[in-house]
Amino acid sequence: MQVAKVIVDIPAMQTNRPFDYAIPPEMNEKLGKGMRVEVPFNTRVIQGFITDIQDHSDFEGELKEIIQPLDIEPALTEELIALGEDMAEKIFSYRIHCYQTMLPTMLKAKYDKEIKIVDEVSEDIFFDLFHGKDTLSWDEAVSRGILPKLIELKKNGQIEVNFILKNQAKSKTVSVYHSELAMDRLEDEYHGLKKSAKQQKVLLEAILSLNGTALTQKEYKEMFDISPQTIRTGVEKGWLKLSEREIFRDPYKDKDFKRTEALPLSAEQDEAFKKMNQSLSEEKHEVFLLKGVTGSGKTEVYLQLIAEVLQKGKTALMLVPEIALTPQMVHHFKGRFGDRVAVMHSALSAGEKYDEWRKIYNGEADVVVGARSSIFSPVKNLGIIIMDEEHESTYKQDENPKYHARNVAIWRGEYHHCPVVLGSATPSLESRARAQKKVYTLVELKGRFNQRALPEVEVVDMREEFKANNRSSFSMVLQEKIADRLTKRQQIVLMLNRRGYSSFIMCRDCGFVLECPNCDISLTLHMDSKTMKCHYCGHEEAIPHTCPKCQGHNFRYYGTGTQKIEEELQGLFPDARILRMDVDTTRKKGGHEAILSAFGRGEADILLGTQMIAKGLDFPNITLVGVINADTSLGLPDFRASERTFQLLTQVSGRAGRADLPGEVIVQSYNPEHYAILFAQQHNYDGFYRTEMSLRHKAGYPPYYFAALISVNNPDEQKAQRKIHEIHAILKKQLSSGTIILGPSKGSIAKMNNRYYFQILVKYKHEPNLHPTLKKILDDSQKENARGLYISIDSEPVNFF
DNA sequence: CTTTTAATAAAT
DNA sequence: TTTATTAAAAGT
Repeated sequence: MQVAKVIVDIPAMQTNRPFDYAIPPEMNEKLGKGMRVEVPFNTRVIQGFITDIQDHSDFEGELKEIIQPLDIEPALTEELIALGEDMAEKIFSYRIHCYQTMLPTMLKAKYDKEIKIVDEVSEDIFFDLFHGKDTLSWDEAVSRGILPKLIELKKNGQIEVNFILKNQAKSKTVSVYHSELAMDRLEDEYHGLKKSAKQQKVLLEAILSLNGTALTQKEYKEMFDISPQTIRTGVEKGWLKLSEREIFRDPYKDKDFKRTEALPLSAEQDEAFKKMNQSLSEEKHEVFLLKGVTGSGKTEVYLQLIAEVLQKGKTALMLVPEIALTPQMVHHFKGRFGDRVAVMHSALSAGEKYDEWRKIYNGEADVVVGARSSIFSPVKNLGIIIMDEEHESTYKQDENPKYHARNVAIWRGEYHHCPVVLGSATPSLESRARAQKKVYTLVELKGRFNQRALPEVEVVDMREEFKANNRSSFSMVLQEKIADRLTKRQQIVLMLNRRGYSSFIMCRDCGFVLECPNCDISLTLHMDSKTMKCHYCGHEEAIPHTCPKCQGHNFRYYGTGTQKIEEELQGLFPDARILRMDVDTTRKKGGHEAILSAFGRGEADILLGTQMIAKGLDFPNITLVGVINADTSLGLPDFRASERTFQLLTQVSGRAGRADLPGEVIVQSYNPEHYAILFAQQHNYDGFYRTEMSLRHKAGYPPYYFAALISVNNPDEQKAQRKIHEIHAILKKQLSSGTIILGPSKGSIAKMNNRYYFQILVKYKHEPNLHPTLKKILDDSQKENARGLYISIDSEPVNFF
C-alpha cells in the first residue's frame, strides 16, 4: 500500500508536521511529491501538500484516504519541498506558510461554506429558502439575510454547514480550429467544390497546408484572410473541429522591446565577469559580492553572465528590489533575452502571476526577473542567482514567514551548485563583512562607465539657513540651482526623505496633536482627499475645524509631506512643471512607470518624490539632484539608521549626470557633520564601512552579533506587558552570560490597531540554546493565541517596527 | 447532582 | 482551524 506524507493547511504548532494518508488504489502511482491534495482532517476537508510517498506508515491508527489530487503535476518541486522544511525551522514559521508563500495566489487554498439539507425540512423552507435544491452557498445565504432563519434548522440537525475547497487556478483558453480529416479526404472535398465557393476553396487550401495545426479565428484571418463565417462553414461541413488552446496572459504583450546586443565590457567589467564565470563553468557554489559604484555597469555584467548560463542550457534567477519601481530593468532583460524572460512582481494581477509562474514551471522561460517572492520560482536546473541592490530591506519579508530572500538565494545556490551574485553600490554591512571574512568573494567595479566622474555633492547646513531667516524648505543654494536648471531646460530630481516623518496638525493655542484612536501615532494630513489618515491602520477622519481640547481655531500644519513641498515649490517657481511621485500618486496600476516615463519624455522639469525615486531612474537630462531633508532617517530608533541614510544618499546622488552633462547634488541637512552624510558626500563607501563597523562593534550589533526580536501584542497593555516579562525571565534563565538581552521595551510604535506592542531584542554570538528556547516559547504561546495574545519571533530583523 | 463554561489535547 | 474531551465552576 502506498502512503503519502502530507503537510495540511492548518498553521499551528501541533499540525506543523507531515500526516500519513493512504493512497486509494485508483490513484496508485499517479500521485507525486509536491502535489496538492484534498484530504479529510479532523472533521473537515482541507488542502495539503504531499511531501513524500512511502510504502508503509508508522502510524498506529487507521489511515484516512486522500480524497483527490488538486493538480495534474506537482505544484512544488522536490527542491522547494526541502527548502520549505529548512526554512520553517530556521525562521520559526510553519511549513504550510512557507509552501503557501512559494506559490502564486491562484494556487493557494480558498475555502467556501455550503449549507446542506441532511434531514427532512418543510416544503416552505425547501422552496423559499433553498429554491428547491438541497444545497445553498454561504455567501448567498448571507446576502439574502436568511442566516437567522437557518439557526433553528441547524439546532434541529436538519441542515449542516460544510467547508468546500475551491481550486481557483484557472488557465485562460482561446477557441482554435483544426482538421482531423486525412489529406486525401480533404483533397476529395476540394475537388468536389462548386465553382462559386471561392472562400471555401481558400479555406481548404489553408487546411491542407496547416496539416492539422490548430489556429484561432484571428490567425486564420491574418494568415489566409479567411473570415469567421467561412470557418463556421468549415465546421458545419466537418472539415474543422473546435478545440481550446491554453494561452498565457502576457503582461508585456503590448510592449515592444528593442533587441539589444551584448556591449563590449571594460577591462574591469571583464575581469569581474571572468571571475564569476569561472565558478559558473566549474558548477561550483560560491557567493560573490559585486560592489560597483552607481553607473559602473553592473547590469551589463549580469546580462552577460546570464547569457553564459543560457548557453549552457541552464536557467537564471534575477532578483530586484521591487520591479514595479524599475521598469527599465525589465527593458534590459526583455531586450536582451526576449520571450525567454518571465517577469514577476506585485503589480501583476493574480492571473498574470499564475501564467508567468506556469511559464517558468513548464520551462518556457529560462530567465526569471522578479521581486522578493520570485526567489521561490519553480525553475529547474539553475545556473545562477543574481540579487541586485542586495542591501535593500524589501528583500526581507516582515510578515510570516519572515524570510530574507538573500538567505533563500544562498540555499538554492548550494542546492544547484551554482554561483550567487549579490550586487550593490552600497552593500549591507552584513554582506561586506562576510566578504571581509572570505565567506563571500568580493568583486569590485571601481570605475564608472565612460570614466564619468561621480557628481559633486554639496551639503547645506539648514541651521544656518534658519539663522539667516530662510524659513522655506529650500535653501538659497538649492533655489538658485533650480532656477539655473530651469532656464537651461535641464531636469531636476528632488527627494524628500520621509522615513518616520509625516505632516501632522497641532493646535497653536494648547498644543493638541490629533492622534489615531487605534494607534499610538499622530494622524497624517492628506490634502488630496482632505482627510487625516493613519498610516498603520488606515483610520481616516475629517480635518478638524475646532480643537477638540480647547475649542480653538488656530491650527498649525507641521511637517513636510510631498504635497506641501510641491505647493511651496510651485510658489517659488510658478512656471516650473512639477511631477509628484509618492504613495498617493502611484497607487494605481502602472503608476510608477507612467510618471517615470512622462518625466523621461521631458513632460516635466522637476520630479519630486519620496525614496522611491532613488531607484530605477536613469535619464540623461537630469543634472541636479536635491535632497530636501537628508537626516530625518537618522533619528529613527534603529541601529541601521546611519547605514540606511548613507545608502539612500549615495543612491540618489547616482541619479545625477549619467550622460554627457555633469551632475550636481545638493544635500540639505540639520546634521551636516554626521559621518553618514559626510561619507556619502565623498562617495566613500569604505570609509563609511570602517566607521560604522567600529560603532557596531562597540555597541554590540550585527554583523558582530546575531539578533532576534521577540515581540508580544495584546489589546490589553497589562497582559502584553506581563507576558513579555515572563519571556524575559525565561530567556535570562536559559541563555548564557555572553548574550545580551535588551528590553523588555515598548514597540517603536507602542500601540497599533488597538493592540499594545512590547519587545525584547536578543543579541548573541554563539547561543545553541536560543533556538530551542524560542521554539518552546512559541509552542507554549499557541494556547494563548485564542485569548488574543500573539507572540512573534523575527530572527535577524531588518525593520525595527 | 446536573448544567454551563473554560481549558486543552488531538487531528493520519 | 475545529472539535471532542476533560476539568472546573455555577446553578438547583
